[in-house]
Amino acid sequence: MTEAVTMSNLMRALADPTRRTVFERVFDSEEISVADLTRGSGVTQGAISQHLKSLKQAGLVAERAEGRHVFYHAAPEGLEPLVTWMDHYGVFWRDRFTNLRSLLKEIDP
Amino acid sequence: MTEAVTMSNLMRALADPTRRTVFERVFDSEEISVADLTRGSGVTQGAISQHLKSLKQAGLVAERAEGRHVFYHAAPEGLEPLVTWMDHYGVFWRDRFTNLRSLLKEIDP
DNA sequence: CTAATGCATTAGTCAATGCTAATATATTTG
DNA sequence: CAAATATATTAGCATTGACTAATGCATTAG
Repeated sequence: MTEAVTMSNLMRALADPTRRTVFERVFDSEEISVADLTRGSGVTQGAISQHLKSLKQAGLVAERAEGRHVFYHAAPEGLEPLVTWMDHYGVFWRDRFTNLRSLLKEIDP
Repeated sequence: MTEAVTMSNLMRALADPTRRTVFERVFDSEEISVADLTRGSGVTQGAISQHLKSLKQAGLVAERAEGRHVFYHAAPEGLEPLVTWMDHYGVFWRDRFTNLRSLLKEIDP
């Protein structure tokens, strides 16, 4: 059941477009403050804080407080439950075998 | 924007536990009728039909009508947009390199 | 033909969700 | 210290979402 709960948290967190955009912006930055995330988001700072709370609970972001700032960074490991879930449906390797070869060479030439 | 809409459809479809269970049951069966899906689902037949509609719009299932029955089957290709989205976050290959080698041997021994 | 079956759709209800505006809590600055 | 800044939290509102019960529409069975 824990797995299902986790998946629901994750999927619900990612289902909202605004929140997904927040996650993408956090990921694309090394670190980013709430104010910076608010800028150009189209919603208020309060809303951004709420989205960050959801993302944090889903394990997708983490924070680092510094003075009156709070810097967020991505935690893409939080996507693992989703990967595991999808793995069951064999969608990972389908149509990806060509990439596999070049990737392997890259790792172990 | 189409991409975002697709992603939202997909994520929203998979966010609900009941609907996710429906998808899993459809996937695990070659084909399955609405009545069979309703059985043991804990919700009414109407609810199941609604979930199937969502899943269909998300591209995760397809149907085949036969007489008064409608048989559903999974369309796991519908998960591709999710795979593509996650690919951007590098979660696929992380911790999967060991599997990679054996998989490659399997493909091209 | 009539009754029964399988499924989809609709209206209505209740809970959950995303948002704003306002406020509370720190922290920094002058 | 007082004003300003950065973030979190709260209450309230409008919207969405999942569900049931009821109904409609085909199709098959008796």
